[in-house]
Amino acid sequence: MFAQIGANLVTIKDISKRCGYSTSTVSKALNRSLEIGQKTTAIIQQTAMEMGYLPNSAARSLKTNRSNNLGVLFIDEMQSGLAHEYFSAVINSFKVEAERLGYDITFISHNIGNMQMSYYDHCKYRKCDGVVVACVDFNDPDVVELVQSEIPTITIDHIFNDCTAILSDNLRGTKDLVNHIYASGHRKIAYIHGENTSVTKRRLAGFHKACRALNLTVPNDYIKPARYHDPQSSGLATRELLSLSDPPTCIMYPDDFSYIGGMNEIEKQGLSIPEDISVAGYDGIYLSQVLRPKLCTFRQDTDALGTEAAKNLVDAIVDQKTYIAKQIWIEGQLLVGNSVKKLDSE
Amino acid sequence: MFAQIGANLVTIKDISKRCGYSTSTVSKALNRSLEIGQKTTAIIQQTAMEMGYLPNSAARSLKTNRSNNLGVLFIDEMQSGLAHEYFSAVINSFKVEAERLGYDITFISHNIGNMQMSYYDHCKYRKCDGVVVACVDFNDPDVVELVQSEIPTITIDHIFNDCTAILSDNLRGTKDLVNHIYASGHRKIAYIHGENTSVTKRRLAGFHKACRALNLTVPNDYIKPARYHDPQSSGLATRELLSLSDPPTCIMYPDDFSYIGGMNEIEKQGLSIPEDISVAGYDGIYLSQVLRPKLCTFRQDTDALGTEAAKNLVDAIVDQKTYIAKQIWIEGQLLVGNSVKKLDSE
DNA sequence: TTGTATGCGTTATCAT
DNA sequence: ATGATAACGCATACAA
Repeated sequence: MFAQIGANLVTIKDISKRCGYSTSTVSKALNRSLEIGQKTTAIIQQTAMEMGYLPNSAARSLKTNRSNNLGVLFIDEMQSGLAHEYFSAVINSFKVEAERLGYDITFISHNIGNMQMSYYDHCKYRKCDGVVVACVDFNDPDVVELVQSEIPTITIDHIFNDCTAILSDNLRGTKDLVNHIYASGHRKIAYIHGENTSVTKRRLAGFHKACRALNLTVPNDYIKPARYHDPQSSGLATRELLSLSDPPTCIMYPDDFSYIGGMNEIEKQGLSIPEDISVAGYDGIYLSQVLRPKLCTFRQDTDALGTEAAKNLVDAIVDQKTYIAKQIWIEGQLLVGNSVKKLDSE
Repeated sequence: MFAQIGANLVTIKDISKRCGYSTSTVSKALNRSLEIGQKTTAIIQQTAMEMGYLPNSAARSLKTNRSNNLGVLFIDEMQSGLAHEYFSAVINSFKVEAERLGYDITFISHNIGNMQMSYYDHCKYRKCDGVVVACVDFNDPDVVELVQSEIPTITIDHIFNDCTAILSDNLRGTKDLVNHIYASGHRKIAYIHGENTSVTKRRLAGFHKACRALNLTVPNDYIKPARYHDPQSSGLATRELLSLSDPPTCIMYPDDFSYIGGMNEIEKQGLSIPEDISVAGYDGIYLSQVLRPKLCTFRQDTDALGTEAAKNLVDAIVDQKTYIAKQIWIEGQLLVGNSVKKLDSE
């Protein structure tokens, strides 16, 4: 036995020579084709093992037009990239499941080599068998092009036509939060929301539905725009809310991370949470549960989101012809925390 | 102009037919070879553009043995994966720089397709031009095999022979922390450290050196083992430290994240930070700066770590023959915070 | 059941 | 300056 030195030198041809079968027989045996006799297959497999054979993915991909490679498109507006805890958790479980199913993952971007290319072109260039799209501006024409292409695609937290979507149950989550806050005695609830995306729409809808069901009228002033994952804009919105003549007793934030901006603003004004003002976040990231007071939030099941995304993407790839796009809703969970004060009902 | 439908159909052959030059001329022109006349090159480039030509990376890789693909090996013991804020920040800036330089990144793992393979084999299978290794058990034989292979490799936070390492200045960081804590009047400083890695060794060395320089004797009881990024084990160590007959006045933690375990334990005992006990972390992740009190910690420059790693890896790939392994130290920065109480000097 | 022959798209060698 | 041809490693249609 000699250690392999240098690049992967052992090819099917080498195996063929060594054990006296033709390259096609070897190839078939290696792929466990039933055409080949059991004994022959065993011999060939054994030899391959001994010689340290490794298939050449480029050659295979060239021939079969498949790469066992999944693209991940993941570019948030705030450029937080993988530092975005919620999405990196999703991507991570996606990665784990994808690997379990036998796929590599490659990040899709705009520039590769010396050339600029669209996301779609990048996927074609890398022969990605499928792509998962998360955390992007879904209005970006480049994203639309990719999603509408023939490449199997799965989106996370956004619905496109004819494209399977893995969705966190935002309607339900927001409702649960409002109901909990209401049950704690609050009647003046403000909502700071993120950019105008389908997620935001659903959350806003959930907010308003819940309020209506509770017979709460929400002043327009109580709805403030900000950005996801951006403490600064949420801090600004918080300041505006606090300076209202009739300020809310509880503020809901776009997400846990952006809540930090609100927290800082509230501290700066010498107010304390939750004594003077109650707050709630969204996502249930680790951070939210180690802050003091513990944040009231809605935990999204990032594990399930990523895993389902991988499973369904692979399904879509394998059953390319018969696969039908679905929408898969992933349940979350209210985390009560201590950031919403119990008010005496009036 | 027709929109391309289906997979990437335009090949060099097609361009060749369309503009009347041979495939080899087209190939050369596309690669900006100087053999080809300027005018011809222009025509071919133009035609390629019009036809929406996209090179086939598999074919190219098969022929050239290069992939423009960088492997990322990144598997921490706690299985936090990308949820590990410090490392995912490093990987993220690595990704950004790699893409800028024209490389894709692919995660390396153990299973791909239906086969189990070593990290090294996975890299060969994917023809990775180089690999960055971070956040793994560097004693794992599989990791060693990879690092010692002919594939250009860069490690983060660990030194191997003949392998460029990008290193956070752990010696300096720990020293700075100790000096700051000492300057705040503390004389009883405990250190909870992570697994026995080269990083830990350097940090421990920094700790002891600083103490010696300050004429502090450190009881053996004050040094406790725990694990990185694992709040639980640090919580346990904290409990032990607090129950000592002569407990420390300040506890240093393996990292900011694991400090959370300590924080919970301290709270559980009804003590308050920093009034009753001072604490310090390591890493300077976002979390550390939004906790109250703000954590005293040492910020590692994740941006620089990732960027340098990518730059150097590409250097190593391009100058494969002449490249010499180096060690690159990245400076960090003390973040004072409010978690170390100012003691009256005695 | 096994072997022969061909081609995937590209680059590289060698002619012209 | 340009073109003909072979070869990278593999999978497959077809022949035996």
